[in-house]
Amino acid sequence: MARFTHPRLEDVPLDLALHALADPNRLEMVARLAAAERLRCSDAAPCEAIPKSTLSNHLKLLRAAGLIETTQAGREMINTLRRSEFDRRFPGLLDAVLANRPA
Amino acid sequence: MARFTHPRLEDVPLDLALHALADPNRLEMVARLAAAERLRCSDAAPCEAIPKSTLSNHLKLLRAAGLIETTQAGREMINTLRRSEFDRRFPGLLDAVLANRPA
DNA sequence: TTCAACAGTTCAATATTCCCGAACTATTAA
DNA sequence: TTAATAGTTCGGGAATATTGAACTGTTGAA
Repeated sequence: MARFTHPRLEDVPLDLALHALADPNRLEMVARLAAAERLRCSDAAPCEAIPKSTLSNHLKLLRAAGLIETTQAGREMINTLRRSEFDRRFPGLLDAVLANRPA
Repeated sequence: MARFTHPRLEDVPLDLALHALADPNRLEMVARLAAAERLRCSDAAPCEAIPKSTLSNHLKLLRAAGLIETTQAGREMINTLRRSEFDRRFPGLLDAVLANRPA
């Protein structure tokens, strides 16, 4: 099964990071990861209704934006927020976005 | 000639605001407006090469995101950043984004 | 007054990106 | 083995973005 590639944060452009956050579903996923530390893909999903392939795509985009790390554990994929690295790369950005997230 | 519609900031969703900022050209335009107060469309352009119709579209999107206000002055359109309103709606967001903008 | 130039918008066609069903891969439990 | 689970990848239709060409309004000059 695919092994994921995680970019170095210094290689992530701001546009890409903002683009990743500029989607309600992905932002909800990031918020869940910010609250939960470790989440399987299906548990990171923003809602029940979202198709698996769409979810997988969102997670891929979040990885490319340096926001999450995914590791395999048995047949599950465990996702975590790369919070400290992301904060070092874009100080204050994630805080500001999460703080302004709709309820 | 068209008269522009400017949304109330409370009607602007976070996604839309982030999407507007998640583009290098638009972000550059916002940065210029943040530095200059009042700018004609062509002076707000991120570079020489960008076509007029594309520029016009970017400005429309920035208007829809509540980031700028456009008023007519003779045959020119004058754009200004709706800084204080935007900051009230999304505290800290624009600062964080601008601060992390590439040089 | 026309008329040409200017500043920008709108339209429509093309190009790009996104979404999601279907097929696939890998791992585990029976 | 086999069936179930957890997710990825592929491909095609839907939605967005880009941009050249035509258009609208405004101004200054003949």
